[in-house]
Amino acid sequence: MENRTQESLIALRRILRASDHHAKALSRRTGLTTPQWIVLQILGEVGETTPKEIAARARISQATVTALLDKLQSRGLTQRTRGQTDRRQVWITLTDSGRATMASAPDALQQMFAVKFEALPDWQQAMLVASLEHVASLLNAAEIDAAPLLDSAAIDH
Amino acid sequence: MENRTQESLIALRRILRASDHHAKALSRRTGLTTPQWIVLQILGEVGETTPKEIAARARISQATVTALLDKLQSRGLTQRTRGQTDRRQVWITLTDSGRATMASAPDALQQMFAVKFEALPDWQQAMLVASLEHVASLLNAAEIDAAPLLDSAAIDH
DNA sequence: AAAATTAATTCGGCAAACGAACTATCATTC
DNA sequence: GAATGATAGTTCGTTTGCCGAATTAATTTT
Repeated sequence: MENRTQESLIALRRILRASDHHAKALSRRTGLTTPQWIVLQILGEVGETTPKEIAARARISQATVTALLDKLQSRGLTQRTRGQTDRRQVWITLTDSGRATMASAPDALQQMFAVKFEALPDWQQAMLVASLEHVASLLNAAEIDAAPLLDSAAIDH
Repeated sequence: MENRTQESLIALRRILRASDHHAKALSRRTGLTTPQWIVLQILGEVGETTPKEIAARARISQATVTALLDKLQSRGLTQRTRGQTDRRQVWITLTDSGRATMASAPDALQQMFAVKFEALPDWQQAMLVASLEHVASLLNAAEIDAAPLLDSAAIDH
């Protein structure tokens, strides 16, 4: 493996570590766990949605989503409503209290990052965005390419 | 928040998601859980070390490290040795079997990423490395800056 | 109307993670 | 050099996350 590949992987790990650390700190501060926080964020982004959709976005099973929603609901942060056209569905919404919780816990790391990012000269911002998107696409492509390998390896066992 | 800041944060999330997804796939494949795998990786990097050091690097509590090491040791992947100069310490090392396990589970995603990365023209590799390191430094700086905010917010509660 | 599908939940079980309490070992200090 | 304090690691009890399998209820297909 070449030198620059190593360097890029190391930088990636630093990025992962920083965001992991931040997620844990945020959890401690809000009294919510990281997965619970992620569910709230999803609700904040998309508004009303279903457990199935949440599971897909958070990449966890539906059973786990049910458990998380039980917790959040018991704290009065979210609520369930039966679907009217399709009564199998359950629509999840943030309560006022849930919105307030999110508002009172602004994402400090993202905000600080935004401040520092926006202080950069225009050309550099553009370059960073392009680079990040490029790396993300490389990783996604790698993930897809690697999937069959992983499957065949699993069969071998 | 500006448009490009949004774009960079979205790209960052895509990167996080890809690596998270990969970590889970790797766990399933090796029969080890992600935290267990992380401990093995740390041991592979630094060689002999103590539970305290592992806890610091993985950013988990010492109690959790003890539990993880119990699991790894019961599978014969790691071993404990009492410290000689300071008998309170316990030195953790990979066994041959542990090293073999790591060797037999190459990091497919990293390798695919490496292949794709190394196929890029020279100038682009250089740009991506610089960008990733820049972003990592922004995030680390943001993390440090955000820390006092988080603390004071915690006190307010 | 029967069969298949779909959405969500319940249940059982394992792993992770933490704080608090505890043991054993240094290190200080009086 | 005995008492006190600090440190490294473990144990214990509890909460949480997570999943697969089975279940219930509603909808769609045949």
